[in-house]
Amino acid sequence: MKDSKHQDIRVNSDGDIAQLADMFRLMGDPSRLRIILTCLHDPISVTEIAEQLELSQSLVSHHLRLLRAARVVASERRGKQIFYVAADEHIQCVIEDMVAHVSEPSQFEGDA
Amino acid sequence: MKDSKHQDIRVNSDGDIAQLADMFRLMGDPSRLRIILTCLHDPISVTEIAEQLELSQSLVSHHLRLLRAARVVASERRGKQIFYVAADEHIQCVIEDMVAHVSEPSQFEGDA
DNA sequence: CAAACATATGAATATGTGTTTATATGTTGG
DNA sequence: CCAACATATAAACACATATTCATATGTTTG
Repeated sequence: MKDSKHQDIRVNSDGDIAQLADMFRLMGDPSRLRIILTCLHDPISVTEIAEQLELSQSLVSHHLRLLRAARVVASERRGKQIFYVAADEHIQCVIEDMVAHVSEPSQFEGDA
Repeated sequence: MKDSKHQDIRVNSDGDIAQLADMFRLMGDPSRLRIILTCLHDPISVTEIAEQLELSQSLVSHHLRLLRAARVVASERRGKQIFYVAADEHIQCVIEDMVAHVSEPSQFEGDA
């Protein structure tokens, strides 16, 4: 077998599909995506996220709950505040790949 | 500067965020995700996608239109039929990374 | 051209969901 | 324990959108 960068993707069951789709759907909302980007590298408190993004504290909390449930972010308590940070490097990779896709010039205008 | 695998992600404008989120949102629907997976490696006709996934031709066509508009898939005409295939390797990378994330065991149960 | 096949489009509907408002839970310091 | 701060939760609403059904457009062959 060759040492390929791309391993075969096995997504057999409907459960796998649903789980995958859920992840993408979570990242598919602008507010949630901005929240993820805000805590991509360093832990940050709920209030600070809300202030930086100019979103209500309630909304940020709602979204963080969903993101935490899907293990997109992890939470850690520090005194009164709770800090959130992107869970693992896969999230970063996913975003980087997607940025690469979006910022790529459309190679062909002439589509069928 | 160190030769890191992860380049800094610059997503300044709201337009960039919106574009990114749109991509994720598109992949966040189970039907669309299955369609993408079906034409990930090899071009396949609309009818064949519909048959394989047991979706209506109309639904598949609707979804393909969105995917094509976002350059997730590319289309090519061959006689009566139109074949669709995943546009570039970034899409594959994104999915692979996400599979890796989903299939990773939750390292900590003890979240704050 | 007409018939058959392949794909696309439009309208209508049902369901999901992002956001707000108000309130509750939890934590620290005096 | 009480006040103040930080986060979470619940209900309600507005809006987006996935799916279906019907029909149109486009393509090949006789």
